[in-house]
Amino acid sequence: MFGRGPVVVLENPGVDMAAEFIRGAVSERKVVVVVGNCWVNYRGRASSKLDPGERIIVIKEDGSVLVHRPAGYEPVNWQPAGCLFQTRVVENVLHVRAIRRKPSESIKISFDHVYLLSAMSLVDKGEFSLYASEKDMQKAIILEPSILEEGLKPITYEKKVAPGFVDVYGIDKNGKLVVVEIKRKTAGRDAVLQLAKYVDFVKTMTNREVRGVLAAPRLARNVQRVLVTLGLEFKALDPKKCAEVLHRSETRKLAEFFDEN
Amino acid sequence: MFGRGPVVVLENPGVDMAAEFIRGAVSERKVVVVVGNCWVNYRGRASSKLDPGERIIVIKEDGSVLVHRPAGYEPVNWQPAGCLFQTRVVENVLHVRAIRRKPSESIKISFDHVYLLSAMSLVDKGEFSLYASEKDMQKAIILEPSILEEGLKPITYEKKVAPGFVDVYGIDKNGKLVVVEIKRKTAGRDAVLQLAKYVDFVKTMTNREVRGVLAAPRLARNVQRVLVTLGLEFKALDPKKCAEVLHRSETRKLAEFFDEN
DNA sequence: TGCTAAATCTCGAAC
DNA sequence: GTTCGAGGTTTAGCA
Repeated sequence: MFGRGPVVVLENPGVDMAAEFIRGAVSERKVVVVVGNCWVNYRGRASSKLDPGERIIVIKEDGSVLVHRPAGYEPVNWQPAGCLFQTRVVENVLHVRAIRRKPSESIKISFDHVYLLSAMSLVDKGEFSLYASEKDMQKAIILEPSILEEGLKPITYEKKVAPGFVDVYGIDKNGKLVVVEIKRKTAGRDAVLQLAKYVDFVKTMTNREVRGVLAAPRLARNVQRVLVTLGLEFKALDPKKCAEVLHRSETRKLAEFFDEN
Repeated sequence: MFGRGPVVVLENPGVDMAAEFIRGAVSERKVVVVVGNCWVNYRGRASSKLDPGERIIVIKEDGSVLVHRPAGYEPVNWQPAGCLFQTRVVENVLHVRAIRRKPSESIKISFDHVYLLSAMSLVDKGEFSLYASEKDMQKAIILEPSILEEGLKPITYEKKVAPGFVDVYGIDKNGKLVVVEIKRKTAGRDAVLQLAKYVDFVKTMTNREVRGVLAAPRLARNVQRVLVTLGLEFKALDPKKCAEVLHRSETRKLAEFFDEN
């Protein structure tokens, strides 16, 4: 047993030591990894039985459980977050039971041998962004303004205005000024009000007519009224489509690079 | 580093040693578990970016990859089976890339620190049965024959006949003998032929008319013709329903137990 | 809270 | 091969 860093490891612990170790680690909300020979019974929304074999079991700090066979992307058995745990040894077999209410279901994992046992306190604050970030969506509009509106010509982006920064600032096919506010997720009332502020500011600065365009994958239902009342527009902008635009742009650049070299 | 049993473990290896270790383990089709601080980029059917944090990564022997955060049942990033791997170190950062064709997609996992690295050769031949085993389905029919057919009365089960064992053997509401063959999954031509053999055998032994019933969740399409030609019947039997029957029976027994005690 | 629709869904069977 | 349907689907967005 050794433990520099956030990870503690035991190799081939007896079932009694393993039980004590797991009890402690689970109660301290650590992530636990167990490798061993085990069988699994599940009962709840359905029922399942898994005959003995060597597998990897992960118990996470939120009380979720995964049983992974040596092959296959999906866990063979699992339990979602919020489980209660019972760990005990009966006749030299280690039983770990994970129980959840609503829906009522439980899995029991039984080990007759544990090869590897590990507990760890992992820190993970990293943001996960799918498809494209707001910045990526901005880039996509600048690269291909037509995804938002035919004839739009961006002038600047991240333009500083008194209340903050305008995401994209351009001119439409009729020569009218356009202020674009981008949201990666569903745009709510706050996004509309923010856009309104920017539009008002640009109007008073330029003394010209200004269109305000809210670009987001969706608009929250009750917000449409506010949007229309304020004379603003909504344009659906799919982050996935933006990602495709960026991808095309990158591959084009890459192709040009190879053409030139 | 130590390695009794099927598991080899390294703690806090440098990125260079980790790279070499992973390359070797992946080429030997071992299961690899990596715990470390990493960031992940995915590009394919969609795109995603995961900022740095401490996570558990599993590479399985079939070339599937899982990236698990310390909480949450689902992997934050993954790659299905059949990936090709590239492992290399650039400026003290370990990059593991998993690429798959059709659909073309790849994830790149980059570590600046590895806390735990483990490779293992796991043997897992254990059968996984969802809902109910064939035995359970048999038990359910015996407990509640009506799930198969109204008025059916089981006589024996696992009855030995010359070619093997009849799953369930009974009498229907008209007094006719019934031979039941059970399949947990979709019944194919083999199941039909097996049933036909049993029926023929029982016919010649008893010199009475015998109905042959194939009980399975589904019947393979092209097999229906064979079934009808041989004068046999198909009855849909859902393993889930069987599990419910058994569950009811068990809870009833449990209730009786508590009533009596 | 319950419903509906989408998912890097995955996985298997049918065509 | 591709398409279709189910899953202990899960998950997110709304009424």
